[in-house]
Amino acid sequence: MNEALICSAAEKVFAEAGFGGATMQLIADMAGLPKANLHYYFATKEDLYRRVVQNIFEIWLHAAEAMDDAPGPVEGIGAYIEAKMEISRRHPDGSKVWAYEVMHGAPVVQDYLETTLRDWTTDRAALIQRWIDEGRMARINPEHLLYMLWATTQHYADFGHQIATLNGGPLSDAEWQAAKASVKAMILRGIGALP
Amino acid sequence: MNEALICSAAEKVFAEAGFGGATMQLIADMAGLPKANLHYYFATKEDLYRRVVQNIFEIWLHAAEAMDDAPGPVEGIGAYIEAKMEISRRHPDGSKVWAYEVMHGAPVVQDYLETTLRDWTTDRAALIQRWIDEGRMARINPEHLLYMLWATTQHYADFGHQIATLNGGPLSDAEWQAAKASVKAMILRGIGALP
DNA sequence: TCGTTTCCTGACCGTATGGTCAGACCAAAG
DNA sequence: CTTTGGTCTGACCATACGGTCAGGAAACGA
Repeated sequence: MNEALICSAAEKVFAEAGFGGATMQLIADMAGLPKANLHYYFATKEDLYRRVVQNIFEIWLHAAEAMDDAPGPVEGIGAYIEAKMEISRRHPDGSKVWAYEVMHGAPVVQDYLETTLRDWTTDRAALIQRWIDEGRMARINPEHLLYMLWATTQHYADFGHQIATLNGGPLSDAEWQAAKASVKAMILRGIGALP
Repeated sequence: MNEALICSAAEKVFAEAGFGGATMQLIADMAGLPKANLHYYFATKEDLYRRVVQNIFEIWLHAAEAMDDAPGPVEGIGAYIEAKMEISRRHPDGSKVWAYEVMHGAPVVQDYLETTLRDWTTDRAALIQRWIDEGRMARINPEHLLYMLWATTQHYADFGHQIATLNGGPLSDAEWQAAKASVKAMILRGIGALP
């Protein structure tokens, strides 16, 4: 209960200031709790940070399910783009914390990268390779396609401020739909899954 | 001379730790200078940070020239991808600092986003629109294409650690070439500039 | 050689931060 | 009512940080 409240406040503060720039006092204020109370639930700032990053990783992996048991790349990759764009829209702070963590060498989730994410990537690359071998899409490199999917979708969260500035304000609902459609169209055509 | 040395050290430290996590002492050690000397050249940590971000923005804008005076999208966008991938490869720290800055709301370069970058984007979007109207590429949204270009190319710097982990080590020369080729192929086909 | 300007630095300072702790509070069990 | 266990908190502490400053070296033109 309070734990979730703290995590939520911490996510926002870590996203806005990074690990080093965030202070326990800021997080406490954001959660409306005294600072000492935070240390009752999380012994150290690092513990709290680790928890926030792990929460995001869970959500992040969850989007994978959209890709599995799809008949082909148009449905599978289309749904994955849809899911990841939706995460960027609904959890921009989480995405930023994840970006921050990886950008700085993944000090607390290195083991996740080496195990869970590696397995995930291997499996999906194999799935994509199967689609290629079945002639459902062009002979592209599956790993680089995955990187492109991550990069493009997460960009709308991580660089949302830049996009909003260029757009003259945050993306509206309609503009989000247009963004999703644009990304899907360009990528699906790019991998030869659409004419 | 010393100024450039400090900037170079600061870029690395800011990339590794973010603004809040970086300390003047760390930067000084990295540069091999006493901390007080940094304050002779840069009054405050913010001044130094601002300088580092501006340096990167310059390099970043420079890559635009690759796109101009190209006969069509294959050459223009192809060259732009090439240039930006090369920047990701050679200036990964700079790219990370830029990402950090924008992710946190662009506190020191907001005006650049609103003026220089906005103009840049408008001009390039118009160029792309011209190519579309001339039937040289598909009717995609120019802004979202630009976002995709930025996202995909910078991902190789900002998330280089993740890619290296999944790849079982940093990308070799050949792997960088393959990455460039993959990105170019997928994007150019995605915008209908290649069969 | 001298004067002057620029460059450099060790020692220092006020402040803010992460973390601690003794004890208050409180609901529920006995 | 008393005990007990978990929950909470104001006050406190050691440390590390950004920044200052008085003065020492170097560079340099006259």
